[in-house]
Amino acid sequence: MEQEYIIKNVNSFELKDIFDCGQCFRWNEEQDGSYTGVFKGNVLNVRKDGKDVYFKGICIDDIKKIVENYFDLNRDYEKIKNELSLIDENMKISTKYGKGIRILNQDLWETIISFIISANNNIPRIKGIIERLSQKYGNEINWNGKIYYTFPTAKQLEKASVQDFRNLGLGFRDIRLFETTKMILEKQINLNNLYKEKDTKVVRDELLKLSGVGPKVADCILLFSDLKRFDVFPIDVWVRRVMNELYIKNDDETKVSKKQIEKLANEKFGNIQGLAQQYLFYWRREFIG
DNA sequence: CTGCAGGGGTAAA
DNA sequence: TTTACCCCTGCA
Repeated sequence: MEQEYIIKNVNSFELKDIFDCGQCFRWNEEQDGSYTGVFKGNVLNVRKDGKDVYFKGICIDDIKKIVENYFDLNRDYEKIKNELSLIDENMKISTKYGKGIRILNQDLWETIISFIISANNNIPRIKGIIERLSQKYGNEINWNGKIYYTFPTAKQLEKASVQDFRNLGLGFRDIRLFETTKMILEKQINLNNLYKEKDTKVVRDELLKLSGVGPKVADCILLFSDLKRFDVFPIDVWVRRVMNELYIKNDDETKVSKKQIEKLANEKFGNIQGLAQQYLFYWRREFIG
């Protein structure tokens, strides 16, 4: 049955910033400007009115608990933005632009699969693939006269073949998804153990063993899933571009090495480099274009 | 209309 | 270090 939850007078919470900053693929804007999404077995609609946020939907647990966890509400993003703003003018501008960003605590398994699909791909297509995958293998949830589909579990994907994935439009990523699903089902990689490990580098090396998971995808998983590591710096074409333009200033962007960017991110942003990356990425991509 | 580059990279050569 | 890979879109 439907539940509701309201937060009054919020800071650092803008729907567009949260859902369009590239961290998630299953939230869609409604006619009225609210967003509806499916995550961890829940269907939720989020609407913002002034400084108040209204959540309603079908939840598998207490909606307050679910919202607080998923939207990372117990973290002080104002403080983080202030800290980043002190670094330099670039960070002051980019944190101001993405002032409503929150890094979601997304389901680890879903994040792994979603970012394997994201490799060398564009957002509309990624979203389409994930939607079709959910429709075919996930569970139905009925709400407001509409049917939503949960993201399939590893177990639910067990019966799918490489060709099944290809037919859903995964392209060359079909085999990666197939192999990674198998590795996780067979516990070659035990996802639950990743939460117990303190050292981010150790977790990263584990993730890199999965098929279709390279450095960039691994860092996205670490940052955007409920592993929630901020000491990573996912480098894609946009991050390379913005880091070169702001700091490195090499005439040929393609000549800028990942090592060089990583070193710089470490020095400048330290253990909150993941957050810095997200503000810079979003600002460069959405604002400058 | 056809052709082609490029897109939130990875793995294999 | 370089290259192919699926599929969709935008543009020449």
